[in-house]
Amino acid sequence: MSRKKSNEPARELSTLALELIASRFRALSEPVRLRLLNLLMRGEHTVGQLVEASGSRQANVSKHLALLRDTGMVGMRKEGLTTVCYIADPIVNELCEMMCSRLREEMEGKAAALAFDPKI
Amino acid sequence: MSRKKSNEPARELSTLALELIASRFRALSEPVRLRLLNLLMRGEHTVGQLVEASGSRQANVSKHLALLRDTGMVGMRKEGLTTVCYIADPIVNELCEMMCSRLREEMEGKAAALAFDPKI
DNA sequence: GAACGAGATCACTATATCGCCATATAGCGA
DNA sequence: TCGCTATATGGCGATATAGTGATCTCGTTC
Repeated sequence: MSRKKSNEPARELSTLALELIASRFRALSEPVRLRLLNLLMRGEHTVGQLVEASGSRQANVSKHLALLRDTGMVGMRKEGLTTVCYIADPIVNELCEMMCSRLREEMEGKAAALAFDPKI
Repeated sequence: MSRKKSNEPARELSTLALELIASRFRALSEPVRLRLLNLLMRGEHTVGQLVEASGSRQANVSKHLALLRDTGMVGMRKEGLTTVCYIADPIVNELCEMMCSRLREEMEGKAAALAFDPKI
């Protein structure tokens, strides 16, 4: 650990670092990929199972999986004819959980505001 | 809270939910926007200060800020001629911290592997 | 080794997004 | 009212990315 204090916030980040971080977030920025990750969070799936469960075409799923593999988020191993996919980086679960619960809070807040707004 | 158990992982997410989550991650998927957020993590800045500090053109910064505002990550208030920007959603800090430290781990791991690889 | 099945890759189209320039809008002081 | 400054917006060209059908690769099975 090279950080001086654990709550030192927000140092200047280099251009390279920003690009790396951006590419990780970009991997999470497509609904189809999120659906694949969501399926994988429930356990390992073959590519074929992901194709069927996601409703996307095989070529499309294959490309999205390749991208997720390149970012290190998803791992794949060949088992005979099939390829088994799994979450390789637990950060995926954390990030998605965090984003989901944040959005849920927001939506519930908006719903409550719409339900009975004392100002109107 | 509608969740049955707090560690129940990975329910099926609706298409709408996936699109919402994807759009949030997409907001974080561009280096220029990450640089703006990184600057704002150090404190409030006017648009002009962000333009200068980021090195991007004014029109470009303005458009990126509008996008970040639309996702609720950044807030803006007008103060006379200038517009002051600030982080409106603390999830930004968490997400970026998490991603940064994850990448740091990874890089350190790779660096260590390159430094002395017993297999070569 | 021929046929088959799972998956990867290619070539293509459609669409989205970035960065830029030019221009519009909106407070503020003279 | 007339500029002046800070920011927002519109339009444009270039590039990136998603989705699709066709094709290729490579284990498996007969």
